[in-house]
Amino acid sequence: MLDDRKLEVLGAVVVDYVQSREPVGSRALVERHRLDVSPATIRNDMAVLEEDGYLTQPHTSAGRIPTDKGYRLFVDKLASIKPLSGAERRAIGSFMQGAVGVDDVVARTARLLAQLTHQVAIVQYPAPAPAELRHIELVRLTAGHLLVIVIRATGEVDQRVAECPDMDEADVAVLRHSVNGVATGLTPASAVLELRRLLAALDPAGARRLAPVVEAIAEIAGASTSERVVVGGVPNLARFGVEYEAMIEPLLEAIEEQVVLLRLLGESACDKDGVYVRIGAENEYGPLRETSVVSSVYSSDSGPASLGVVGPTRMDYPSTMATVRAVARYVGRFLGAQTASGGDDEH
Amino acid sequence: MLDDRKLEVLGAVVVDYVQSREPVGSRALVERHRLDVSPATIRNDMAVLEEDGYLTQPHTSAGRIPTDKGYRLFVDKLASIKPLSGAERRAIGSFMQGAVGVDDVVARTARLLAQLTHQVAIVQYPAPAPAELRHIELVRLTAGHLLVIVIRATGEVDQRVAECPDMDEADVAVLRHSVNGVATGLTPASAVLELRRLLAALDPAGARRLAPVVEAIAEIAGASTSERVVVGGVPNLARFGVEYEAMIEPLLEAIEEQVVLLRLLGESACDKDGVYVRIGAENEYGPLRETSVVSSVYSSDSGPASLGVVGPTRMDYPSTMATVRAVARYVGRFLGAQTASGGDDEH
DNA sequence: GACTGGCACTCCAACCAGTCGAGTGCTAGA
DNA sequence: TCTAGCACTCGACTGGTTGGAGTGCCAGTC
Repeated sequence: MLDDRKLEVLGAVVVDYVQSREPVGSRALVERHRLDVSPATIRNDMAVLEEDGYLTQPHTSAGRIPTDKGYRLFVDKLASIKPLSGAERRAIGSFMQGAVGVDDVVARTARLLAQLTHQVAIVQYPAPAPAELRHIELVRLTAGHLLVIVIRATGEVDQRVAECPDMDEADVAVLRHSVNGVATGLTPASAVLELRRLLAALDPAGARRLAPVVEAIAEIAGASTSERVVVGGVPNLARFGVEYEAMIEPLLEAIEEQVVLLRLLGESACDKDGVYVRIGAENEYGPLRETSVVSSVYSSDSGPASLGVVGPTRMDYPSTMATVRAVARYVGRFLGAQTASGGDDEH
Repeated sequence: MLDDRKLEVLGAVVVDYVQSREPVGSRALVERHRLDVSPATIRNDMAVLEEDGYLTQPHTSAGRIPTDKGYRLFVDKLASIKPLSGAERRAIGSFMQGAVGVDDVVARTARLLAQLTHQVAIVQYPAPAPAELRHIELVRLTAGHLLVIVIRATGEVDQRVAECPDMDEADVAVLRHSVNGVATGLTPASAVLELRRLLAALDPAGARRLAPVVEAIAEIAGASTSERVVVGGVPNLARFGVEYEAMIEPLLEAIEEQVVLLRLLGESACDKDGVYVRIGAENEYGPLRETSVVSSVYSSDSGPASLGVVGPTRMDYPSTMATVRAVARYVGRFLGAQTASGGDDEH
């Protein structure tokens, strides 16, 4: 069983190791942490912690380093989320100052997170607002392809290519006019409904032209969660340290394959004050088994989306968690919605 | 003076070093390259080449490696651009098959280049076509900000935020209607002209509202060269090798700061068969002084744009150059314009 | 004059042994 | 239950040795 002191020892090992990047021994521990016992006692405690899988030794007669399980316990039981420093709070404010529009906010957030945490930041776009459609534009790309561009009242723009029977410019103009006549001003959902009704009333030739367009609009309308992410601070990963060198290729792969990032952020159930931490092998994308993900959920007026950072398992969890949480809340406020939880990072 | 054999030796050193990544000595050279002279002769040649700055030694009694100057001579005088293999030609075809729209073509090109060269690929977007404007949408973002969205007949979409005096939705609708009435169907240039004329005829209050919008449209229209690039194959840079480890952070920085990439591609005067090579310190962005850039220009129907790859100075120039050239031509054909030079990569 | 064979020299990489010190595990005692 | 002490382990570092790859140079040959 783990008594209080053993937990304290684990915490101290984590803190020291994160700082020094070197296995930490019993003597150094008592010296740096005012534990009022002798090194030998600590050794016994560490032996127990190792037996239980919270610590490990790179080799006999070296100090101990935390395992994934050790970090997990640390994060769950021991880490009190540090309040942000004034400088950090100010940085957030000045970074986001004057941000206009979703694109801008998301881009700045990514840079901000990366800069504050010195890690790789990932920000998911908020789901498109269910705001009414402003305009639909059809552009003839090639003989069989029509580009469907949808603009919402919030300024969000979506595109999709529809495969249609060939039409000349005049046909396209007619189509555009009728689509806009029906859909403009409606919410995406009801626009699709109305368009389907129109489709049913059309002669077969007209229907064959319109159908793919309606399909494209339906797809755009149906994408309830955004699948776009923005990444910031990629250069930071060059500084993770030599132990993590093997990680940079997989991580770059993941960044190139944005799908993986979405999956990483995706399951952000929030366990601790709205921050979710996945340590090492806990995140199920194999190649990233030596990195941790700290993420949170922010709310925009069109629903929740995720944001977070990816870094080495040996990271400063308390501050990273604090930063991620603070940024998530700030962005939530910026994008016009209230976060559910209280604002206890504010004092 | 450099006689033929010395040039041959230089070429052989480059080829061997690129392949083996290790300093190459005189004996290995004669063995691998059927030079019908003794190692001692080669040694003399290499001494001269070193004196002239084409080769260098990591330390006495090690083999030689090429300097930037050596690579330069190799590329200029010695490298005959390899014809592509059938597999590569087929890869290009199948990769680009069914690409629709500029976005798609550019994205696929980046991936294709990265995959064929195993390096980091950079593709500049073609300049927006001077095609007529299809639609202009104005969206009220905040009290003082209007988002101006411009759609061209080619399907290209541009956005810009304009700072306007506050308006309600009705005002915006009026504005949108009048802007579209004037500008739709015109080329960007004449649209701006007409809008300025309209502006002059307006009462001061109306002019104050319209002016920033016209300004935004003018900016969009005025951007004659695209400033967007797409990057592919970033994970490849993890495989450049240990000597280039110091390069990955600067390169990632450059990729994050897209401006640097544009500058890298920007000055692609074409010297050899339409491919431009910058070796090591030749490219003026300091931190990249150990990487080479191989770029080319492709032509879209709206003018030329650049594309290329970034890799270690120790790269296989002949095949990289061949690949870059071939892809540039292929993309040029795909985006609807003819390349100026003949198609001698086709045999 | 150009090339070659031979030889002395340099320098790195690898190996080995020895030492040092940090850190552990264990045990006896408070 | 904690502590002090001691023997032990093992990596990091040091210095010396060796082998080999590669050079530079020189005298000799065509």
